[in-house]
Amino acid sequence: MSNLKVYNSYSRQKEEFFPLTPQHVGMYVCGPTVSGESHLGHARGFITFDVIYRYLLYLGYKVRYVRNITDAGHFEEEGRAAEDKISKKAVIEKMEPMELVQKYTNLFHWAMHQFNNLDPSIEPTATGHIVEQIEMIKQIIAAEYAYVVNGSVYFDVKKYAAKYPYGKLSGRKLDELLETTRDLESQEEKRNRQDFALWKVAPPGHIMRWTSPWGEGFPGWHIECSAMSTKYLGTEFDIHGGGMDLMFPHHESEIAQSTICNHHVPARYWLHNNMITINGKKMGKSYNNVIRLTDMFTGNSPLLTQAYHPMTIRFFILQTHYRSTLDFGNEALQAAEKGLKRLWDAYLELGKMTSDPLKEINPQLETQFNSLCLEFDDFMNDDFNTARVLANMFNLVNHINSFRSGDLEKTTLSPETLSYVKKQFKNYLEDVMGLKDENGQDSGRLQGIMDLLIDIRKEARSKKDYLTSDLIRNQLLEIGILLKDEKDGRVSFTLE
RNA sequence: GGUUCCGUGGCCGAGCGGCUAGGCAGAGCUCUGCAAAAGCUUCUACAGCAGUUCGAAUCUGCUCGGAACCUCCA
Repeated sequence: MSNLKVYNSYSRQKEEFFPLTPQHVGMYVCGPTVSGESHLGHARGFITFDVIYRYLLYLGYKVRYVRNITDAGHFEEEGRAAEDKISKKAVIEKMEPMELVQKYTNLFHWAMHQFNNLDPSIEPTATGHIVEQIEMIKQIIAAEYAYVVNGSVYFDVKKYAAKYPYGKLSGRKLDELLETTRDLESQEEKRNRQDFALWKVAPPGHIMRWTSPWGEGFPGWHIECSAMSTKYLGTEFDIHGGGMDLMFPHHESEIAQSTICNHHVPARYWLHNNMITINGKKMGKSYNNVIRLTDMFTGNSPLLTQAYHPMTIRFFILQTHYRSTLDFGNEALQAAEKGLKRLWDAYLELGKMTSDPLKEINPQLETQFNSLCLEFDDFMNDDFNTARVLANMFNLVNHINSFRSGDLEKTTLSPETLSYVKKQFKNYLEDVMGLKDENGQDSGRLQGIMDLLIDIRKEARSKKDYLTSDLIRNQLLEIGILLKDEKDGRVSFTLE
């Protein structure tokens, strides 16, 4: 079996993955800002890193997965109407800031569970780590890479860049930044326009504020992630994840802060997921094209022609490589919905398959099943290529169905192959990709009722009383239960 | 303007030097009381131009088109 290779944004190439401590992985992923509802784009990142987390677990690593909650409110940095996003909205909604934060945190957790994302090992909040952030800022000041102006603290990027490779992650050069950084308000406080805030003085009336050595204020945009990742994963850890749009300036700044405090680039592997686009444009507030997760699940959006199940969305996302953009469209989502259903039905069928000693084993199929399933490992090891794993699974769907009612009826798989295939499907479909039955577990009661109805209908059919049999089937369809007369005489049903 | 990336069949997307990707949709057939499901067969591709190569969707150059970042952003 091949070894895991990941694309490292920092080196811009695929690298073999070696954790700092054998058998252990430390992973930090930038979490949500809980000043509003998450949208489809956010979901992609969290699902991506959930699969990465799951795969690392599958490989046998003990993983500490840290994903923060940004509840302190980032500020329209660089002086742009210096208002705290969270406290501003709190006034509008007439809520306490922490009440608002709680509401959206709960909603976020709910959505993550809908997607079957595993909970991170630690989910630290920014407000809970003000002390650590202040400590870190002190260190940076002591090292003389930050300066205090009127109660605010700024990181001296120019000085940093003279000694360290600032811009390496995002592929930027300081000179270019100097020329292209926009002219924004209250630049005059800073020595150089590309300096970023570590601490901002709180204007009067600003609700979220904390005392600090520099006066009352609030932390800057990037320091929370540096402080919390250091606290829970150490000065150097394995994986840092987030969306590509966070590379600059967020991750670049994290690197600068940690380099000064801890003398390391904080993470060895930087992984970035690409964006979800809609009509080719990134989904985001500024484009006014977001589809909130709650809307996805209910279909309540002019951009949606129907509601989509969380598993459909998850599957839709996993059909693409995480570093490619994914274009949203109803047609594409509907395709995912149908595809997943077919895949899942075949998976259930696979679970029922047994190796029949009376039937002939087809050596060609044996090879095919084995090699296609073996490739799951290689594909995932190749920078988490879930799209190819799914493609291989679909290649087997036809065969699995053929064993039931097609021209493979008279053949069988060897017990070894069958159990291997079942194991691989279970491992990858459920454990690694985190897909689960949309319908949940059918209750025994439903099964009982269905058995009864199916029996009545069978009786009617045997008497050629198609009026009754069709009535049952049609009425069931009305309430979303689809009956299927299988070739072998069985009758199965699926919930729409 | 700077930096980076992308352009694959009706739609979404893998692939990144030689091999059918895959899903959905379309067409035909099989099965079936009729459906549905399923199976089989089948139709549409690699933006354009020029080069490198025995061989290119995959490498190089140019042209056209699109995007991301440089502002808060998954």
